[in-house]
Amino acid sequence: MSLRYALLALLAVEPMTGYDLAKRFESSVAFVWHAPDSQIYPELRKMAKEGLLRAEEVSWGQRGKKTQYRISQEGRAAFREWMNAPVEYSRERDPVHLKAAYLEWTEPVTARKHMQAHIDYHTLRRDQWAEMIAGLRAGTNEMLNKRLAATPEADRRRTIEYKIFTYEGLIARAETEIEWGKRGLKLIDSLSGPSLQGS
Amino acid sequence: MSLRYALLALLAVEPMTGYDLAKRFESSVAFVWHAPDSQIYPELRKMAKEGLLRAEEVSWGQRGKKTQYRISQEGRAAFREWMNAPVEYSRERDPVHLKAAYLEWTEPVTARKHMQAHIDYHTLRRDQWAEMIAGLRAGTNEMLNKRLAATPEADRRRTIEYKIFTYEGLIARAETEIEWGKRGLKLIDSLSGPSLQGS
DNA sequence: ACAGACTATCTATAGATATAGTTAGTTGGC
DNA sequence: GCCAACTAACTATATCTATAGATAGTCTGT
Repeated sequence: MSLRYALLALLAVEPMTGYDLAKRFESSVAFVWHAPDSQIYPELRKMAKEGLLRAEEVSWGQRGKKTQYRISQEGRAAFREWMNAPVEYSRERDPVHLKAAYLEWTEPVTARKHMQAHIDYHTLRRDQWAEMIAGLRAGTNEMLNKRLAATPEADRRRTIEYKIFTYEGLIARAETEIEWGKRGLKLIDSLSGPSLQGS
Repeated sequence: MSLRYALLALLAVEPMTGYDLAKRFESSVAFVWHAPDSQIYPELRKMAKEGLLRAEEVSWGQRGKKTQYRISQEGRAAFREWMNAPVEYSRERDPVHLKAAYLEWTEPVTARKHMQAHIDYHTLRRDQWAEMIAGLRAGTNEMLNKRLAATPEADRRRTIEYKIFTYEGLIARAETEIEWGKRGLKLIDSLSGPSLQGS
């Protein structure tokens, strides 16, 4: 399970509340990992109990208060340990390709719609990631700037480059999917006879 | 949830027992969908109760018996309906890229190991899929042959082509990942200084 | 002073998934 | 006749995940 490590990665930059983290999960990290708040809050409490985080009550307004979580030495050690451990590749689970394998069950029009949706989905993702990279390069990414501020000079370049490299991988993947989708459209047309081409 | 549709797709070819299906899930379909028997058996019972399958007791040896599931008309309709519905793209959840984004936490040697593992993993997958395609083209894929036997002549070509197309998509994806891994290795070397290159 | 938007947290529930068993019959080889 | 490998099916448990909604305080503008 990677949720806790995604949380540790964010908390390594600065202390945050569950709410802050949930918001981050909707924006930046969301491209790589998603989690709803109902999963984040319990996980944070669990991690605090295990000593990976320290919970700090912070007052907010007159009566309000919130819990801020700060990563502990154990937390940093746990994250570093996870970083050093090999990735566990989970078993395949791919609805898109499952469906693609049985496209002969559908009308060409529907098959085309599936492929077009695939292309649209990954085009959107690709553009979002490209924007992300632009922000990283331009130095306008807030999270990265905070991270860099707490990073020794010698490691800054690596920190930036690895982030960009990650998003470039996601872009490459999206582009492969787009290409596959386009090939799919062509295949559908060629199989449904020339009379229907371009429909 | 796609498990039931993966089951319906297999049962559309011929009736099978839970055991047969679990085995298929370890081999052919495993490239696209994985499920352990402890998930398959309950799902089959549920589907039978909902009328998508008919359960048939088959005797096996002297005392043994097994339950064979046969797809019903409702089952076929449900599968076709699912095939016509757009794919629901689930939220991102990608441990590999999550880890890649924080590679600066590790030593170059470890970072290289991660990348090499990624390359190895996808090389293996790519080769398996290539073999799959070879089998589809050569007509030695047992499952496909059974499927074709029950398919009207006019639809056979599409059935084969869509299968091949699916696996070609998986191959393309694997190759993108391999390329990304190789770029990662180069990046790690260039960031860790020329003295360590090639180590 | 109040509405509306936002911040903050928590709960409940259902369903999905992984892991690790248990039980029992069958088949084939030695 | 027995063992090993295989077939068949089921159970238990823990964790993960999604969806939805409940509660309550804060902040901003009118």
